[in-house]
Amino acid sequence: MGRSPCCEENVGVKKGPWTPEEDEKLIDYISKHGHGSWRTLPKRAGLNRCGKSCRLRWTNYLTPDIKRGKFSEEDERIIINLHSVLGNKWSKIATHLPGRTDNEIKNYWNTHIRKKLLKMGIDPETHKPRTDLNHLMSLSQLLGTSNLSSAMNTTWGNNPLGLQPDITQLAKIQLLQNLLQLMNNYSFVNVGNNPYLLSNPNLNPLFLNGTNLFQTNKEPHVVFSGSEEYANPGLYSQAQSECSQQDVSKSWADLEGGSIPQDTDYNKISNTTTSRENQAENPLPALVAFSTKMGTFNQMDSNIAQTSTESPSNTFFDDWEKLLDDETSGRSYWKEILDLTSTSASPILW
DNA sequence: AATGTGTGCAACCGCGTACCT
DNA sequence: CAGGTACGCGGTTGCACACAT
Repeated sequence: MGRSPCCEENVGVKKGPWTPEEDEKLIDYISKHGHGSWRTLPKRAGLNRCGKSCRLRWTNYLTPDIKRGKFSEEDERIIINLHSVLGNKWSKIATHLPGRTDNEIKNYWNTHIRKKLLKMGIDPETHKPRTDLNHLMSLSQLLGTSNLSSAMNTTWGNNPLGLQPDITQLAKIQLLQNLLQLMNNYSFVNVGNNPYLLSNPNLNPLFLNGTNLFQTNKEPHVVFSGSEEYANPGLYSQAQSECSQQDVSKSWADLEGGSIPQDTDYNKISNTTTSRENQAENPLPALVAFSTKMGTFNQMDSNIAQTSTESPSNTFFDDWEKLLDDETSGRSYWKEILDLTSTSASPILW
């Protein structure tokens, strides 16, 4: 029924940071009497604050079992997982992290995780690879710069921009991934009418094992056993465009310079929590949707390597790179895209 | 040393909803 | 059933501190 009049009618109540004395009063009162009605608590406890402020101070800071300090990597993974399913439902997410408040998680998301995901080229809202033009431009520019630096390296024997080959590779992978995302989401490129893509299955991620994923009705293995609604209903419906949790975790590990912990076997989790009866074994709902068809580029790569005999090249990346680098092919799909994205002078936000 | 800029986090604001009368 | 109240949630703000210039 609209906003509470609580704070409006309490003209003259103190705002801003709490003093240790105020904290002590609040703790003392609640430990003796419980909070009861938050509205009347300040008067009863002898505090010149509004009830809302008292509740917030208590729940976010003074509650005895509150856990403070840095979030662990496991905490981060749980938050990302939950966020991918629940969206910005911080209070729901907080229920899965004992001792952490919704406010703390929200702040941590906004100040740390969000930035990390953006750096990884993942949209923190959708948990999909970023497809916005600015990001593509950044990647494209990075590629251009690194190609230039490679040329300079060849010529002068050094790398004045300090771009390492693995960074270049990462940028290429991201750009490819984003281009594929564009294709899948917006039919940016009509694959079905592109003879080159049709004739070269290695270049076409939609034709794995000879099957056009667009034409199959096979559902991705969505394994969410909780009762919450999806915040992003469309997120797990596209097996072919999925950036799976494995991708995120792998990228995360790469970004952090570490490795994925052994206990984070998402396939295992998914396979063992496909029914409600398994929930008891795993207190957290199985949140990760994955497709056995299109889990990661590596999976794609291995699938293709096993089944494709039509191309002399061995890997997905080889063929993509060949396509992108093919100056004489006369097929302008990718050059157009890259030209489009390379006209920006925006700085690289890495 | 002084000033400017960026970052993290506690606290506030305002809305939606559950509950009570 | 309608109106009022209290609570909880998510978005946003502003302050304190760290770091850079």
